[in-house]
Parts: sequence; C-alpha cells; structure tokens
Amino acid sequence: MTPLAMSALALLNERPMHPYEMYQTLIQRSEDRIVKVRPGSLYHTVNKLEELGLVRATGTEREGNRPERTTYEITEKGNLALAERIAGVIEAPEYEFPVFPVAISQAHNLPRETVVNLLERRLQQLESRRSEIGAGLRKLGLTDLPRKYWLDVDYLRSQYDAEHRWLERVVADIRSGELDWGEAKHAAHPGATSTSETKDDE
Amino acid sequence: MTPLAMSALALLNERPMHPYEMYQTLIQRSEDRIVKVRPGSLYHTVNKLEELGLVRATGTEREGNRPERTTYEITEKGNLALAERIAGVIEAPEYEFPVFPVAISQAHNLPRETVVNLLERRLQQLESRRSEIGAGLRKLGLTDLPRKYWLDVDYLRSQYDAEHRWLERVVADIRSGELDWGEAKHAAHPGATSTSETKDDE
DNA sequence: ATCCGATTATTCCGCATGGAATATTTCGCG
DNA sequence: CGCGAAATATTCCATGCGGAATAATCGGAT
Repeated sequence: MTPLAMSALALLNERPMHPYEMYQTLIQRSEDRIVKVRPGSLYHTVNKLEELGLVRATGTEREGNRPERTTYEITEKGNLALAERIAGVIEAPEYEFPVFPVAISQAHNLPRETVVNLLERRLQQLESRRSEIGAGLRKLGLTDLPRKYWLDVDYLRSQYDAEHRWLERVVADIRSGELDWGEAKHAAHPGATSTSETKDDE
Repeated sequence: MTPLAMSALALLNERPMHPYEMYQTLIQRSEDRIVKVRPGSLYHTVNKLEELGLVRATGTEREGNRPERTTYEITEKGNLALAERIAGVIEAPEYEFPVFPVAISQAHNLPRETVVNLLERRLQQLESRRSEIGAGLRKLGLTDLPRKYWLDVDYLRSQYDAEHRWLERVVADIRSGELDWGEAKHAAHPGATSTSETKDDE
C-alpha cells in the first residue's frame, strides 16, 4: 500500500467521501507536505483500493449538472489493512533511496571549493525550510493540539537538525584539512570553460 | 536525471562500459545500498541517456556466441550534465516523501501500548541495521580509503543516530505520560478482536 | 446581464520502474 | 563427458504515478 493509499484510507476511516473531497481535505490540512498527492493519482489509488476490497462505493450523486461524483466508504477489511500497514511501516525501517547520499557519494568528482560552496548553500536552504516548518505549524494552529498529532513534524525536525549538524561538521572538516580532499581528476565542474561539442546526429 | 542515471553516468565517466558491466560493477561495489538498481531499469536508463545525448554507443562487440553487447561512452555534454546534477542535488534539499512520517502521523489511530511496542521493535531493527553498515564498511575495506569516499555512509549514520535518539525520546515520553496518548476512537488494531464499525461516536 | 477565470470532478496518456522472460554459455560435479 | 545450475546480456510487459485535458458551473468585475 503506497503512502497516498494510506492517507486516502485514513480519510475514509473518518467518514465516507468522494475522491475530490479527499483531495481538498488533504490540501487543506497541508498533508501534501508529507504525502505526494496529485488528483490523478488519487483517483487511481482509490480505484485500486476498491479492487482490493478495502473500500466500497456507496453511491453516485450528482449536484446541479456537474460530473457525477462517486462516494466511497471504508470496509472492515480496509480498516484492518490500514492499521496493519501503519504498524508495518513503523515496525520495520525500510531504506527508500533518497538522492542526497547518491550525490554526496560522487561529490569527490568535484573540486574542493565547489563542494564547500554547495554544502554551505544547502545549509542556508535548510535553515529557511526549518523556519517555514515552524511558521506552517503555527499557521495551522497545530501548536495548540497535543503533540500526539504532530509527531511527524517532530520527527522531521530531528532529522533536519541532524543533517544540519552533519553539514556544519563536514564543511568545517574540509576547510580545516581534517577531511582531506586530494584533488585528482575531476569531472567537468559547472561553470568550467567547456569546449562545447554537441553531436546529435541520430 | 534519476539516481540510477547519475550512477550510470558516473560509471561511464570512469571508462566506457556496456550496461551489464555497469550492473555488475554497481553490485560488486555494493552501490545498490544507495541506488535502486535492477537490470531492466538500467538498460532503460542508458537508452534515455543516449537519447539525451549524454552518452553515445561506441560499438557492439560479441564474445563467443553470447548476445551482442553494446558499449557506451560518456559525451562531453554528459560529463557536464553529471556535474551539474550532482551540484544541484547537493545545493538544494528536496523533500522525497518517505513513508515513516506518514505512518507516524497516523499512529494516533492505534492504541498506546501497540505504538510503544512498534517503536521499540523499530529501535531494535535500527540497531542491527547500524551494525550491518559497520560490518559492510569493513568488509569492503572502505575503512582504509580516505573519508572523502564514504561520506555517504557517514551521512546515513548521522541520520540513523538522530532517528535512534528520537525514538528513544518518544518512547520514554509516552511511557512517562509526558506525551499524552488520549485514547479516543481507534482504527482496528492488528490482533484486536474487532467487532463492528466505528461510525457514529464522536 | 455577461464574460473571464477559478473551482469542481474526473479521465486519459506517457513514461519510468520493476519483474519476468529469453537465449546462450560457462562451470561444477559425479 | 555430460547434466543441470548459474552467469551472461538483453528485451518485454504490467503497473503506478504525474501532468495535462475535459467539461460544466459558480463567483466576481464591468
């Protein structure tokens, strides 16, 4: 079950809805900070959930002359599956192949000072993300709600902090020479004087 | 450019190869810990890189009577693009929607003790992951190489540590009551003798 | 009153990914 | 020396997701 499926099921667990209403609700609650949600995917997801018997269509109303909208409700099976999925995800950490480690593992192809600059820019960006998180929290009035309801933010902040510290440490270590950056052959670095040779004869 | 495309380009930046050789090399270097790599996707990826003019086929040899293998080399443009992509990823942090936050944001649907148990199991799993990382490092003899070449491991470890501390803190806070887990209506919890649905009580 | 644009609600298409299928060849084992 | 298993090298197909297209209606400015 994909993240979006989890969110969709969770919504139907509150009350029956039609897909577009789920979309609105997710956006309004700013859950799109945590799940990737696009209208198209949502419909697809709900369809799949129906095939799996985790939700069922209760009926199709039409208001005015707008397109028909199909309302879905969660099934007993769906309720079960949701809880099991949540439990499964929490219980067993799974690596999800973020890009940053890939890039950092190849940073040795770039020259020292370039890397230092890039890392410092990242630091700045992280700072502003951090403050956005805080601002968003307050804007949503989440700070009034018990912590139970924003554990995810709490978690993400701790991850953010760790990355922040790591970046600062690495930058310092490169600067100080503690982390040696033996300049070998590099890949071309952006901004290098490149003899632009473009061959596209296919 | 997807992570796999980055890895492929990086390999071709070392020397020309045919896709299967890239596959072998990635596996042998255990880069599949960091990039998701499946033979199928690799061929597809290389094709796309060719269309984009970032790599070019140098020729097709055949050894014995095995299927023909097409060797590729990186182009000037490819070299440039690789460096730019690496720089771009490092420079600008991008959220990649991991599942754990989604699950944790819905954990309030599960009963207190269940959650505590799940979090504790996760802690254990993380422990063993951690030791595996260390073991893998030593097995590959990476510890001899300068730190420059295993910055990714370094980073991942710091992330791991942060999560570890977060989990311990949260578990402690739930246990102590510091983090209140007001037991409201729950979704069915796995292993519960669930009877009817939870529709009407708010 | 009317026209423009945003909102409502959904469908459709393309593309990247993963898994399986294919076909040949070498290797291990008795 | 011969049989099956693993390795070599690649293609093919089902699937899920994101972005764009569609189509009707509502709100707001002139």
